[in-house]
Amino acid sequence: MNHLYSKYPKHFHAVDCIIFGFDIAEKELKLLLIKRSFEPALGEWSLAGGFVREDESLDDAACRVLCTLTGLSELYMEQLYTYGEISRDPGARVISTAYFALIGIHELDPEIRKSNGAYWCSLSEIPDLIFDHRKMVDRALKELVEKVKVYPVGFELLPEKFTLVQLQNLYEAIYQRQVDKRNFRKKILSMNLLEKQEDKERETSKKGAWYYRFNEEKYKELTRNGFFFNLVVS
Amino acid sequence: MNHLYSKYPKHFHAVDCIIFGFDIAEKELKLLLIKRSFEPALGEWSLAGGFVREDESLDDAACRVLCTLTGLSELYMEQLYTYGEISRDPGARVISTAYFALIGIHELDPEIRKSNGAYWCSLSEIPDLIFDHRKMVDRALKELVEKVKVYPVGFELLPEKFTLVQLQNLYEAIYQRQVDKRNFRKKILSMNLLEKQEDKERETSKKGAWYYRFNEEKYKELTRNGFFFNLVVS
DNA sequence: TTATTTAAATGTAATATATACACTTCTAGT
DNA sequence: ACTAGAAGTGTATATATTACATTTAAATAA
Repeated sequence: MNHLYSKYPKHFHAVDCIIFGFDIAEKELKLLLIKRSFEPALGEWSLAGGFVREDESLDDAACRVLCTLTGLSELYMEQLYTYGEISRDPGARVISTAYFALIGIHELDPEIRKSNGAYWCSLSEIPDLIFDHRKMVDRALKELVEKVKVYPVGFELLPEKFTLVQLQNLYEAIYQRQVDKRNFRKKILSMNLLEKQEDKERETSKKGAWYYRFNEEKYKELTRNGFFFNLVVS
Repeated sequence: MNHLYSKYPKHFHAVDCIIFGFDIAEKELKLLLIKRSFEPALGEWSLAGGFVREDESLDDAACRVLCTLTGLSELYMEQLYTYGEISRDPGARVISTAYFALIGIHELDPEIRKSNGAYWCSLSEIPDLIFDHRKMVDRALKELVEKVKVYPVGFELLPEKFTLVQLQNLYEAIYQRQVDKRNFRKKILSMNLLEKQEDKERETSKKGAWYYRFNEEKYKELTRNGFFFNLVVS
């Protein structure tokens, strides 16, 4: 007997990862891009991607791609959208599921990065990307803006310890607009999710800025009690 | 020469549609479910689905499934999520992209519905569904709640002309809680998106309730000028 | 030691938005 | 003309958001 589904066609399935990082010094969001080392589109810029294997789920495939590229596991990652246009890949029909990931730039070893042909690219200077990767990036950016408004995912882009100035710079980079310093601090501090540390960041000012740490457990507890994170500010 | 991608595996790819309707009389959200007429899981309840063909995009496949089932085109539909667990379908590995659709119950011809083995099912009485379809429904419900808060998509579930009471009933069904009548009306009317008609709905009360119509053009125009729809009410 | 410089830190008043809440109106049917 | 039942309406209070300018801390230079 034929297999139940044998009359239906099969398709290649890829995953592509939109990987964001935040450059604290330059106060800029960055995107991790790959200089392709294989056909088609050899030498062109693309997102990190790979084909889904028979023995792995979609999520596993995305993790594998991300992990192979960065040497990091346990990153923040989320499925974004699946692109299924017939001719999106000129090589063959490939359906691709895009994932977006947030990583601390400092966590990614530059040696590993270089050896994989990956480069951090400012959002304002994204080169032409292959296929529909630009569409993926644009969708991911929109999603990022919406996410950081109501979920505390921005912290994934910062080191464990960060200053309020850095956090505000991050939000300004994502929102692409200035936000009011006092209102921003008032709002984030009123949520009681940040723990003030006993040391200061002393690189960027004489006075120094207090380090804070995001308390994940507190967030989870508050959430169970109906709390909603919100960092929409003027 | 082998094809570029020939070393990679291919996969079956399905689409599944979560189709919501709103029963005005019963003030209840409903889900369109299929009694399966084929293996595997013959006789069990499932979402409307189908395999993606070689000559159609994912979106096209979802439209085809929806159109075949309902006889309707031009429905509100949106990609929801792609489910890629290896063993989600016991018949074979099938990756499935879920779409959610909103339709006016009144628009669906009962004859067409029945002939396709489809039934409207109250949200409170969803039977066991095959595979991971219940997960899909749950995700779609969450998405629906978030969507109607900030986009005027609820109107897709109502006829062209509807009363404010009906609109409020719809929101109450989606939010699964009561909302304040005066605040609800104040808020929706203050957006200037509804046009009061000259006739009344006279089935449910002696007094009759004015019909309104959603003005799509006005919405688009306001949106261009930075307006944001918002119908979060107490 | 004092003055200067630079970024960090802080509070309040005004405005806008969200909420809580109960009675009146309309009309078909008796 | 009375009744019944759903539609329709407004205001006061509380909460959240916004706008905005000075002081503090500490290193460095005078």
